[in-house]
Amino acid sequence: MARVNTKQLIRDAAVRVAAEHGISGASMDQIAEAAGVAKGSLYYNFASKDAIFEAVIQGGFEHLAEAIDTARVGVAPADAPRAVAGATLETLRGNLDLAKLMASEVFRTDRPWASAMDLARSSVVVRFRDVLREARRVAGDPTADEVTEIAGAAFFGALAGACLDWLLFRQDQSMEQVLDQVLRAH
Amino acid sequence: MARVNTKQLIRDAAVRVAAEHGISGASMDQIAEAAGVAKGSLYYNFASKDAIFEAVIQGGFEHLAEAIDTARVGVAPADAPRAVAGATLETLRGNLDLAKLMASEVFRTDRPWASAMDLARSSVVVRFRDVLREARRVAGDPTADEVTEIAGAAFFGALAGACLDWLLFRQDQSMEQVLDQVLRAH
DNA sequence: GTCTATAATCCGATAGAC
DNA sequence: GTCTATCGGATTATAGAC
Repeated sequence: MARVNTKQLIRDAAVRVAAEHGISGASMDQIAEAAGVAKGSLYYNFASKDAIFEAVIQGGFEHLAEAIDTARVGVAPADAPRAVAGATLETLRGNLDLAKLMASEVFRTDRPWASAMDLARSSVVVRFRDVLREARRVAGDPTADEVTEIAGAAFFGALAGACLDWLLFRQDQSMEQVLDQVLRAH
Repeated sequence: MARVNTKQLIRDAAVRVAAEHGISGASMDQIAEAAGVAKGSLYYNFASKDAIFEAVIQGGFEHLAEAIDTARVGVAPADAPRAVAGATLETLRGNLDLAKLMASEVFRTDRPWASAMDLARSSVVVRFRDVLREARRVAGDPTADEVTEIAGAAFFGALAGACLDWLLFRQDQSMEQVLDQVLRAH
């Protein structure tokens, strides 16, 4: 029987409404209607509107980190950058509304959940850094240890920028073409 | 005599307040107070709150496009990627509050000014694409023509991601180090 | 051109029934 | 656990004096 999780219904509805109106423009009334529950149920399941979006955005980064880990399993370090890049593009494409939300929020330092989001973001950045380091190491590059988190952030930014440009403005391309454009430069 | 431009006062104040509270969280009362004018003057100089932020964000992209053009003048195509990357980092660092605002807004399609912002963003992306194309062409790479706007968006994203990671979370690095991390991969 | 005062609206959160 | 009804506060925009 279709056992539904009210918390998940609310999270999904929040993403949909925020994609259309932004977080501030997404009212609790709209979220409740989109989720098919009453407004009071939002406050039974979450402490506040902020709590809903904190859960949504942090969940997005955690999901991405898991996808990256999965993509690395059993892949040679030299092939890992393309593998994790592909997994990242697929994850972002799989929930474009959430991806847009994450992109809009990732560098906002004024949110109540800013420090939690920074931790989640950092864990993704560190994964990218490690993948780039390992790839350089197996290529015999002695400067592999010089790869810092900044390089991870740059790789993440390149993927996010290319992915959203692709999905929002230039859908007439294959994912392979997008991957080529991002990685050819690398 | 210090002839001040009220419109510019308002724009600058709007950026400062929005950096602290976000656009929706920035009230017209706060912007007026930060600008040192009355709220009525905001509505004399701009049609609405939206009009203020449209001007601010579009101005940010136009300023960036000009900085890129300036950086290319008299530089060999092979050196242009690093030159424009440096100019981009300097421009974003020169107004970090505005850079954060642009990053938060660039992929939002729900704003009244979305199509104007897309035009301004595209003009930056195309500049990056051209710089990458020319660099590959002078290097004798026959695939230079295959460089698309996606590559420009990726380069832009890499720069923005690295720059904000640097300035917001890892200021203990020189700009040269950041440039190396972004371009080494390229 | 800039100001003060006010209108009209909207939203987050809570209380309490079931 | 979910619902309805409502409160209190904040916000954008306008009107009109100077």
